[in-house]
Amino acid sequence: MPKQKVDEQLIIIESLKLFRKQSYYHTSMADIAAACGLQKGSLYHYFPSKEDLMKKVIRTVHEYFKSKVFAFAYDKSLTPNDRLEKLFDAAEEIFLNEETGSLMGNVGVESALMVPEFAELVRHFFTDFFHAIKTIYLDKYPEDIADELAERSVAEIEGSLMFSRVFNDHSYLKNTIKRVLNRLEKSNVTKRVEMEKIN
Amino acid sequence: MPKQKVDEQLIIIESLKLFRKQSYYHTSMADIAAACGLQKGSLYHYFPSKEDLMKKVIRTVHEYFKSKVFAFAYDKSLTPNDRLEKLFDAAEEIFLNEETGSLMGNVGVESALMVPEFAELVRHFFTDFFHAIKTIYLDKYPEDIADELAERSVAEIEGSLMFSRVFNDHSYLKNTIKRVLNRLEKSNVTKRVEMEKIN
Amino acid sequence: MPKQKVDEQLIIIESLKLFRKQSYYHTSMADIAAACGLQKGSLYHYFPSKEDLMKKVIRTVHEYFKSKVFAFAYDKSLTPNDRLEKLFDAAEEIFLNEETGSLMGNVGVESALMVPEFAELVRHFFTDFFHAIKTIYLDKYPEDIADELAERSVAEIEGSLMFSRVFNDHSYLKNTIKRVLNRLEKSNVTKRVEMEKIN
Amino acid sequence: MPKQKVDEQLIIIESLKLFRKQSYYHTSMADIAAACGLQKGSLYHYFPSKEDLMKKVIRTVHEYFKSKVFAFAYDKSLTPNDRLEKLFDAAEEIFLNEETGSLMGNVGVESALMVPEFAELVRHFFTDFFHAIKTIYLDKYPEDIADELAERSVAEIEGSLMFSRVFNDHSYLKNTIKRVLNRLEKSNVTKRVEMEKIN
DNA sequence: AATGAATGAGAATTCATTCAT
DNA sequence: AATGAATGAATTCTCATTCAT
Repeated sequence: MPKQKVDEQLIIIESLKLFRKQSYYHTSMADIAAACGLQKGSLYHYFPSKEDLMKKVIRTVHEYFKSKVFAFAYDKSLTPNDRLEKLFDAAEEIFLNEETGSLMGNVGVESALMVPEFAELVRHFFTDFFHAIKTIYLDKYPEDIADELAERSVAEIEGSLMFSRVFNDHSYLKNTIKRVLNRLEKSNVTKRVEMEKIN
Repeated sequence: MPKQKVDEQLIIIESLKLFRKQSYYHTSMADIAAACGLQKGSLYHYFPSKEDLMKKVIRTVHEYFKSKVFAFAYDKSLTPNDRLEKLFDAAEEIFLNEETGSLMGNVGVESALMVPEFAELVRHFFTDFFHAIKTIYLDKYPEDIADELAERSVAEIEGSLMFSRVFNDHSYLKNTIKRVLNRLEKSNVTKRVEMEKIN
Repeated sequence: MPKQKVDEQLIIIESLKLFRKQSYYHTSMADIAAACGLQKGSLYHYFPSKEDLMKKVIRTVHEYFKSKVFAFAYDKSLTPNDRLEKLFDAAEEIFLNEETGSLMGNVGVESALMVPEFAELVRHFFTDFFHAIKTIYLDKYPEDIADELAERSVAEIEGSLMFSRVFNDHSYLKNTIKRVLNRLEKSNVTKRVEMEKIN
Repeated sequence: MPKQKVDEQLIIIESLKLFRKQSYYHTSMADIAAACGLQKGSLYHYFPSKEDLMKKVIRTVHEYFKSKVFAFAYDKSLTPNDRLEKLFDAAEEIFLNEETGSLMGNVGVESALMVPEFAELVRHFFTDFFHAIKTIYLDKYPEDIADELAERSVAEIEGSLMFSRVFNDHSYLKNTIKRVLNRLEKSNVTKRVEMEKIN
């Protein structure tokens, strides 16, 4: 059985799916191996440990968000509205997709509790998420408001994502994203920034 | 070790602390027993299994929130503003308290992934949380808006609570609570419900 | 199956036998458990790890030698000759006994290579061994000669013990012990310490 | 890494170094391969198994001692004293050399415990060692005394070699070798063989 | 010759749970 | 009520070995 059965990327993808569905600690290396059509020992060819595998998974998700989601925030060829819309459309698709799904919100936090190295990576992800959203808001709002709005948007999204999982109902996340988008659009019309300030 | 007499309640409290700090799956029955000054076998005199213990812990937290937090929402002797303020003050204190802390947001979700019975209990909790907040908003808003505002507030709070844990910084949750409270107060002044509608 | 099947001492004895026969690294916890009539998980009731078990085994052997072998060196009621003779008789019996046998010479050194904590314990043992022999020689020789004779005797004994194992022939050790004893006795007769000096 | 071309000899040398430093069982085929700049699969082009490799290592060391150490014992152009001195000088250099060092004393015994074929090879080595030393003593002593002196010298050397490793102090071996050499020299002067007899 | 993917057996260790005392 | 010995299944990880390329 020498023929290459898998590659690193496949293992990462399969791990991601399992971690999302079952949580990090309920996914054994044997589960992952089985999902890849391997014996458990074979995983250690690709990753020196389960922790190391998880770190690569987190980093992969992070990179994926950077290029497929956060990137829209920095695309100056788009209007701020379009940037936010495209960003959230992309995020929604990933979050609600069985395959890719949200790792950071649930599994990330769960495991970050116990493994400081995971926590660090999860923090990086959220910091980048904040930054992307804030960059869009900065087109219309001063620094402090952009900051607050970004923090708030990301918090709302992560909270509603959790509800979508717990209640097994996508509409929590979908409604939240709609709401956040409206918030930006409306500000175009009213021009009444002050009113928005603390809202 | 102050010789506290062991009873079901003590075990539940100690379990809660440990589950919060270490997550459900990283807390062994031996850990819990040690925290209670018992040997692990003795726990089985009080609870038939770890899952059963966890269920009792979740229910206890739920009951606690009902009587100490959600109750304010139904106290007609208070103004809506006061109701929300007292409710969130109480929630904040619990959430940011090392001892009691947030169980549902992290541990609940982690374990709910694998144990359907846990998920059911966590859903009950959030349903009650929603309901309490919505009840307050109903004093000022029509059904659909109250509903949305409640959903949004709880999502924001849970999201920011997650950030507070991941970044180890209480200010995420504190700021969010301040913001949610302001939102209600401001609506008193402006009376411009429409503006708030989708915001 | 609640009844006590074993105790710490039994596990230590069985481990010692197996370590001696198979070496530390070829003796699995499952082997030890089986020798004790236990499941392997049960060993962890008594010892937190295999390394810890090994340390207790080394210490037990050391204590045993202290009380059953080295003690003769300090028994002032005996003549030096008798002290050495009784000491070596006791040592020989232990070394050549299947059950107790020599741990330090072979297993100790093997494992000491990899585990510094084992090396430390093995050094303590040999230091005590030296000291006991030297104490006897001090009755007849000045410090420096006693020192050298002790070092040499212990080295000779350990070396011949290795041969006895490798060649599966007790006579190597037995002859060495006889020779070392003769050395002391002869010195009684000749009184020619100088001659012995470098011999 | 200086691109040394890999051949059987290189693998044997690198294995020897690792077996000495880490013991046979703590040296993996991957370790050896890495030391040779190979992948572990490649080792199997040179040696059918790890055991087979070890056997070749033991034989190589044995051959090396035969030609570089034991050979002096049979060099009739030298005086007995010179023969012994040169022999021990060569042995000391090898024993205390990080690269080559003692294999038989520790690793040999460790593995001989489990693999009878190793034990056989180690016995051959020691038999040759005995024989070389005895041959020198035969120049001055009758058969029985030469035999005993040889056995004793080798035992002393192996024992002190063990101490040198355990205590990480070369002087144990060095002093022993000095002592053994003195023993022969002195006998030249005194001519009092009887005195030496049992000493 | 060399690779490196894959295997499969086995290692140490953890842990919820049971139960005789 | 409490203990603590015992279990047995599961988990992560190691490693000598094989073999198609």
